[in-house]
Parts: sequence; structure tokens; C-alpha cells
Amino acid sequence: MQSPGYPRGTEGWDAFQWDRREDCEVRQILDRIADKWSLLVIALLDGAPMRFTELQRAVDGISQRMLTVTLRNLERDGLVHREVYAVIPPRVEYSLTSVGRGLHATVQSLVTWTEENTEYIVRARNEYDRREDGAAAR
Amino acid sequence: MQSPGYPRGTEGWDAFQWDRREDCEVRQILDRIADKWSLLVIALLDGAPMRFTELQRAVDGISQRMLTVTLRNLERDGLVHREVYAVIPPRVEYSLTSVGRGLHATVQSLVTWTEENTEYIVRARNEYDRREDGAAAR
DNA sequence: CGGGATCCAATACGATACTG
DNA sequence: CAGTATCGTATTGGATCCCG
Repeated sequence: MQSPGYPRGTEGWDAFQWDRREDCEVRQILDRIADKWSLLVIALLDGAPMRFTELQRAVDGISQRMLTVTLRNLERDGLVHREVYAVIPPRVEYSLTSVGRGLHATVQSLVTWTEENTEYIVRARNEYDRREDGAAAR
Repeated sequence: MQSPGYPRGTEGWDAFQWDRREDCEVRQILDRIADKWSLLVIALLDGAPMRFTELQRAVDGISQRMLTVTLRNLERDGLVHREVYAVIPPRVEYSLTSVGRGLHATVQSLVTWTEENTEYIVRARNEYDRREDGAAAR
């Protein structure tokens, strides 16, 4: 099952770098938590627990299906806890687990970085696109 | 250009939360840098500049097309610098800009978190899947 | 209310072939 | 070497309907 020819300590491997083989768990997990919706949901669940419909309203643009899928994956990874109350109408509350809260901290630092550098990036994009347009015209 | 009906300071807005409207720039940027390949490329480019083929070998599983696309996007966002040497055969080196290096720091903290919690997550997944299998069998 | 199931469209992506 | 262009597929995700 392990991809051959790339064991730890071999050439191509750097002790200060991380395992980035395609089939390694770190990359699988990273792909999962760093997707379009998970970051949003994790950010929202920090603080207070939320109900399904509440989340759907809060995450602008998410469909019911994707909210379900995202929550199931986060629950499966032990990052979100799903609490079902046996009442009618049904009441389900989602909250971060303690590990989930730990993740939120680093996610928040990524968000903060993005906020702080938004202007720079937008400017860079505009300049790049202007250059490209100019090149295409020629 | 701004989506109406959701200005800062209105109901639904929390000063400690970030702008998560679908069309906001923070979310667009986040989607871009948190995609399948960008994190890998940013992590690799930290330290020394690298050439195209070198990167392709280092990022296990990436296709030529996706490496090109990823690098173009990172360059467009001002996170990666592309240096072309006019020699034959051509030599192109990619490196992080100073802003890109700043991003790498927070990305690295996400990677570190993932490494530290891999075991927990894998265990959570196995437990979840066992529960699901049991439920499906019934 | 909180979803599951199904169908369909958009897009992301890989494979391949070609080029300066 | 470092790409671009094209094509076909696979995955993602939205819309809709339904149910406890």
C-alpha cells in the first residue's frame, strides 16, 4: 500500500519538510480540512454550537447537500460533535470538539493573514491581468 | 460591486468574525491558496528557488498542467516570483516573494497541526466508519 | 427541522500531443 | 526545459423531491 521508492531518509527527503507523498495521511487530511466549506464551518462553530438551518443561513452560498457533506466529514474526523435532541420538531446541534477548537486557532491565523494581505493580492492580480491583456493585444 | 444588504455593523455581523460572504475577496483568496496543490507548492518553495521540472518531481502526483496552473495563480497573486533566464535550454526558477514567505509561516502551522493530530483523526475515522458499517448492517 | 436520494450541470483534472 | 493546446473523464456541487 505504501508508495515505494520514497521512504523516509532517502534522497528527495528533507527532515525539515513534511511527508507530501500523494497517499500519505497528512495530505489527505489537509485536502479535507482545507476545502471550500470546511474552513467556513469551523470558523462559524467556534464559540457557540449551531443548528443545521442556522449554519446554512450563516454560510453564504452553501447548498443543503454540501453543508450535510461537510458536516459529516468533519464529524467523521472527530472535529465536530453532532448532538441530537429527541424532540419534535427535531433539534440537532453542531459544535467543535476540543481538537476542532485547536484547529480553529490555526485556521484563524490563516484567515487573519488573508485579511491583512487582501489589498496586496488584489493589487497584484490587477497588475498581472493588465500585463496579460497587453501581451494578448500584441 | 459590493453585495448589498449585508454591510459591516448590521445584524448577522459579528466583529470577531470575518467577512464570509460568498463574493468577498477573503473567501476568494482563501479558496485559491487552500486548494489541493498550492499549499504543497508554497511549502516546497520555502527555502530555495526551484525549477519547473524539479517542482514536478517533488510534488508527488501533480500533472504538468496542474503545476502550470497552480504556479500561474500563485504568481498572479504576487506570492510566487517567476524568473526566466534567457539561455538554451530555457531555465525558469520559481521562488516565494516576501509576502509568499509570510503565507508559508501560517501554512506551516496548519501542516504542523495536521501532523500532530493525524493519529487522532485516523482513529476517529475508523471509529466512525465502524459505527456506520454496523448501522448499515442492521 | 434535518436531512437522504437522485439527477444533472459545471468544473477540475489527467493524459496526450505538440512547440520555442 | 518549460511549457501550451486539446480532449475526455471524473469529481464536485446544485436543484429537486421526499421522508421521519
